[in-house]
Amino acid sequence: MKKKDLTKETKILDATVAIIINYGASAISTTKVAKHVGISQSNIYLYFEDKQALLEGVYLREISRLEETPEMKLVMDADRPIIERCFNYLKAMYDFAMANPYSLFVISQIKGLSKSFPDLIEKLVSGHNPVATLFEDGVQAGVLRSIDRSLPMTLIFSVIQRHVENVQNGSYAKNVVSFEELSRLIWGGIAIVPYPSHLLHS
Amino acid sequence: MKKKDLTKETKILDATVAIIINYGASAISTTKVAKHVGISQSNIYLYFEDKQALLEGVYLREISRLEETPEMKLVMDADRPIIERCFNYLKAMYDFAMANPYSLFVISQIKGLSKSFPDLIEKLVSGHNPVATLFEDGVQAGVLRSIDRSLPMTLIFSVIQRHVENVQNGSYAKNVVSFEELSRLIWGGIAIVPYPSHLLHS
DNA sequence: TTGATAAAAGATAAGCCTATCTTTTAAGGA
DNA sequence: TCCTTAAAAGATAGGCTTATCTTTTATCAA
Repeated sequence: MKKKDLTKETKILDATVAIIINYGASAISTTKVAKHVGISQSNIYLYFEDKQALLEGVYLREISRLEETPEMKLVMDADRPIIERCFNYLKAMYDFAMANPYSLFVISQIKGLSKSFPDLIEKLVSGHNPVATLFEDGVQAGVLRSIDRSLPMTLIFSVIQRHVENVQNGSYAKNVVSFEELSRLIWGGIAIVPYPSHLLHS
Repeated sequence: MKKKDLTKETKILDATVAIIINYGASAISTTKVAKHVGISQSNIYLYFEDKQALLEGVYLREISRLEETPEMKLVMDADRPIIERCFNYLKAMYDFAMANPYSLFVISQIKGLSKSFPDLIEKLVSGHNPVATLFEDGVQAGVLRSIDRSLPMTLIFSVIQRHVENVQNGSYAKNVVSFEELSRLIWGGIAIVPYPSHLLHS
C-alpha cells in the first residue's frame, strides 16, 4: 500500500503561511494553497479535516515555534530570579520576532480572521500556557504591574510586532531602534521596578 | 428626476460596520451588506465605486469620529501645556473607545484585511494627521520617550482596544481596571516624566 | 398631465470557493 | 509478478462573490 508523505503536511502549512504573508489570511483558500504546493486541491483534505483545521494548524505551529525556543524555555525556569525571567521574556520575544519576522504577523492575522477565532484559540492554548504563570509570579514578586495580564501581554506583542514590521518594510533600519530602546518602552509599561540595565549583556 | 437618498450612504456604512462587528471584516460582501440594508446589491455601486471604496469609507468615517471628538480637538490645541495634551490624548482615546466599544475593533479589522491596505491607509490618513505633531512636540519637550512614534501609537491603540474588548466580552467588569490603572500602564511606556496624577480629575 | 432623468431593482456573466465523491496511480507485501 | 490498499488526482455539485448591463420605477419640472 501507499504511504503518506510525511513532509507534505509541513509543505501545506508552509504554503499557507506564504500566502498569509503575501496576501493576508483572508486570501487563504484550499485552491490557492494546493496550487502553491503543487498538489490537487482535494489532497489537502487528507491532511486537514477542513479549512478551519488548516488555519488552526498554522496557528499552533507558529505558537510552538515561539514556545520551543531555547531562550523561552529558560524564561520558564522557575528557579531563576523573577526579574531576570521577566526581562529575558522580552529578549526572547524580541529575538524570536527578529529571527522570524512574519511569525507574529501570521499569528495576528489568523487571530483576527473570524470573530469566533479568538475564543477558540483561548481554548487551544489554555492549559499549557506557561506565560500566564510568569506574569502571576512577576506581579506577586512586585516586579510587574498588578493588572489583568492580557493588557501587558498585548502591549508586548503589539509593540514588538510593530517594530519588526517597521524594520521589514524599511520604515527604519534595524539599528535605529535598538533592543534596549524598545525594551525600555515596554518595561516602563509593564514593570514597576527600574529598568534592569545590568541584564542587558548577559 | 429622482434624487439620491442622502441617508442611504450612511445606512450602507452602518450595515457594513454591523457585519464587521458580528462576523469580522473578511465576511463583508456587497450581497450581505445590501441584504442588511434592505436594498438591491447593485444599488450599493451607486454610492461606492467598489468594495474597496466601501471599506475605505467605513475606515475613514471611524477615524473621523475619533478625531472630531471635542476632547480630541482640545488635545490638538497647541497653546495648552504639552504634558496636559499628551495625558488628555490618552483620556480622549479611552473615553472614545469606551463610548464606541467596537470602533477600534472595526478600524483594526479593516487595517488587517489586506496586505496592501496598510500602505493605502497611511496615505489616506497622513497629511491631516495632527497626532503626529503631538508626538513630536511631546518628544521635543522631554515628556515623551524619543522613539519612532509608530511604536507608542501602537502601544496606546492596542492596549486600549484590548481593554475595551475585555470589558465587552465580560472578561472583567468595567471598574476592575480603571482609567488610572490603564493610563499608568500606558504612560509608563510612552513617557519619561512621572505620571501626572494631578491631571486625573480635571 | 406628461416627459425627461436618474435612482433602484433585476438579471446575468464569469469566476472562485468548499467539501465530497469517484477514479486513477503507485507502493509494498505475498 | 500480481494484488491489495491507501494516497493522489479528477470531477463535480452547490453556493457565494463582484461588477456590469438592462429594465423598471419614481420624482421633479415643464
